[in-house]
Amino acid sequence: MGRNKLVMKKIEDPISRQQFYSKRKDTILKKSNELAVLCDTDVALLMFSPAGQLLMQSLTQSKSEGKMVGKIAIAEARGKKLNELKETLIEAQQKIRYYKPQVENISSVQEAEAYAQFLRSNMEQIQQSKAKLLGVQGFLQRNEYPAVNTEDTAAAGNVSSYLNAYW
Amino acid sequence: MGRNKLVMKKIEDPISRQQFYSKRKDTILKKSNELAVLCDTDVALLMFSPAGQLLMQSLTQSKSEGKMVGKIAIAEARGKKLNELKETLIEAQQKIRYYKPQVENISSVQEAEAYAQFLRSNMEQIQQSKAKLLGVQGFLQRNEYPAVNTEDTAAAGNVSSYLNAYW
DNA sequence: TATGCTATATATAAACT
DNA sequence: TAGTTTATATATAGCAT
Repeated sequence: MGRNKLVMKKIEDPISRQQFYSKRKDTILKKSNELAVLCDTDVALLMFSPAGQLLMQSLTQSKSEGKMVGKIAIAEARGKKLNELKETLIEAQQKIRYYKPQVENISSVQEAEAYAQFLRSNMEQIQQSKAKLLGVQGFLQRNEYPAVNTEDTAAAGNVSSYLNAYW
Repeated sequence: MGRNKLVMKKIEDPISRQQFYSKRKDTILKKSNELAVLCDTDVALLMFSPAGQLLMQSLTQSKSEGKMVGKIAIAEARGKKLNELKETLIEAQQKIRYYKPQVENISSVQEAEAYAQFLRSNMEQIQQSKAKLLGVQGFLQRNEYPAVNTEDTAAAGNVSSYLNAYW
């Protein structure tokens, strides 16, 4: 779009890349939100900015029928370079398997941590949904998540008021 | 866009809603992919179609620096109405907590299952990244994920050839 | 780093097939 | 009911601030 046609190739200039990311990110979030609202469905986004930050966003529309109750949540947490994340266990009564990423290097660790955080927030949301269904909303503590980027959290505000209940 | 301006309100007609979802979904995926390629970063999408299907997509660009190596993966799995998903344990050596959703109703269970599947695919990706870094690619088994919607899996193909390595 | 501007590229709501 | 066309709404690239 714009003056020139888009070239599907990595933008080498760091500054231009960051600017591109910044702009397009907003559009994608906007469109995702439109989809969530118009279709009354759930959408979650997880993206890394060129700077290495992680943007996690869940856009959810509570179904009138009570199906997949949800909320919109956006959070951008700075990627912490953790030294290691030895094990990650995921167990569910239904066909659950064990995954042991055993991440050794910083890159993977960073990624693993990002995902772990994403998982945490999502699990939290599942609890929220349950709570909502049980009419016991608002019992979860806020600000329980570290490294939340206040700036982007604020930006999330105009996507949905529901969002702030989390971040 | 188009002849009329968009109204931010749920589309009540099921057919129109499904059509809207179908079109918009593609655009969002396209734009997300553009972002992933141009910025050489990682993007993950998780969305539920009005029909209740789950679309999970991770768009990743391998960093030249070796940071957050990744791939693009799309999968749409039909939401199975599981009777229960009693427990979900997520543990990581770093500040890991235990979440026990204890989902009782179908709605939450469905959501929980969807998330669990999303988590599984992501954890798998972490392993993939590690494998790639170690030069031991392609050792993961394919088609290990149940309920994958072939149709959307195919659609994912034109987003990135890398994608097919998974689905 | 964020806005604002303007020409163009895209996306898409409706209509049409 | 999906694919194509058309008119219009949006998004945005390149600049300037």
